[in-house]
Amino acid sequence: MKDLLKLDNQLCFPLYALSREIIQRYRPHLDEIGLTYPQYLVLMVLWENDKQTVNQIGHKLLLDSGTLTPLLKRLEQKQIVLRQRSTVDERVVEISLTNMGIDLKKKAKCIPEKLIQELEITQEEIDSIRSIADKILKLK
Amino acid sequence: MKDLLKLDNQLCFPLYALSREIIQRYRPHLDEIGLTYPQYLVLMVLWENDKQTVNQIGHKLLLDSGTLTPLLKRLEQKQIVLRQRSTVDERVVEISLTNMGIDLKKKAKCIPEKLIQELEITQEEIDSIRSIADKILKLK
DNA sequence: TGCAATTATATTGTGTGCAATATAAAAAAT
DNA sequence: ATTTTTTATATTGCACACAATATAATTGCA
Repeated sequence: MKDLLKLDNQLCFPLYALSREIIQRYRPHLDEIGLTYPQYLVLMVLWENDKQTVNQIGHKLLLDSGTLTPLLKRLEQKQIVLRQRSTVDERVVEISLTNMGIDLKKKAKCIPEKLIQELEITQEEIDSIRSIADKILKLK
Repeated sequence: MKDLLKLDNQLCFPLYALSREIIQRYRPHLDEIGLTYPQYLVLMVLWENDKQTVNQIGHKLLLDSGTLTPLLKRLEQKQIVLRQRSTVDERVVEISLTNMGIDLKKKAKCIPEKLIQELEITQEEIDSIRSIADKILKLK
């Protein structure tokens, strides 16, 4: 009878360890452009569509204001994004890229390929992880 | 030409989001026995082999003393583990389960099955994630 | 033996994550 | 038009992660 409380039999531990490990592999590359991994994710959202509300960013990254507000303030301090209260709806804060934020995309462009090479991961493996993640995350 | 800086094309983001999501699904169950997810992982290591050093635990969970020392102190305060300096080698701190820590295993026993059911994940999917994780993590 | 290098843990500081709560604005209901 | 409810963001508090550094004990080597 398999012991489900053994680490080797866990579902989440490999995900948790792998996710931290890959973020570590990103670090040297992200250090060069002065970003943390979550900050890089936020910028990826903005590079795809500039000017989004805190809510929209949080919805895409599954992060709440408790995480995003201080993160966005740090990006604002680094002059990478602007935070502006909407005049139409005063509750909303709109986040947009500065020129520096826009330029960062060029410097970040090479990072994903480098990672894939360093990790020696195949496209099938990436797709496999993504399809499992999509299935579970969409249950929400 | 696929934009590798799009969130949809990321390798790590699904892992990062899925790992956080699953830890959230654990929360209500772990709340009942007063543990966080990383604390639960430490206990799983100790349930399998009682009395291990901080180093041994850290090696299995890929966590360093900066994370483990305060976490273990919290487990000690809750009287779930003991922390004792080895008399043979004064640098080493040995972590062992208290009776309360041993008893917790019974209460935790049902958690993994519940999670697998709630997530509606198959054994193939679990194995697939684990084999990819093992491959990348063993490169270290 | 004596001293340099290594090892094990602890500490400090920064940046997440996230629950719980607060605040203020907008929308809905009466 | 008020009141109630909902919505968007911010704040607080706690627990990780992890880099960098510190400290003390042990090992290895000249």
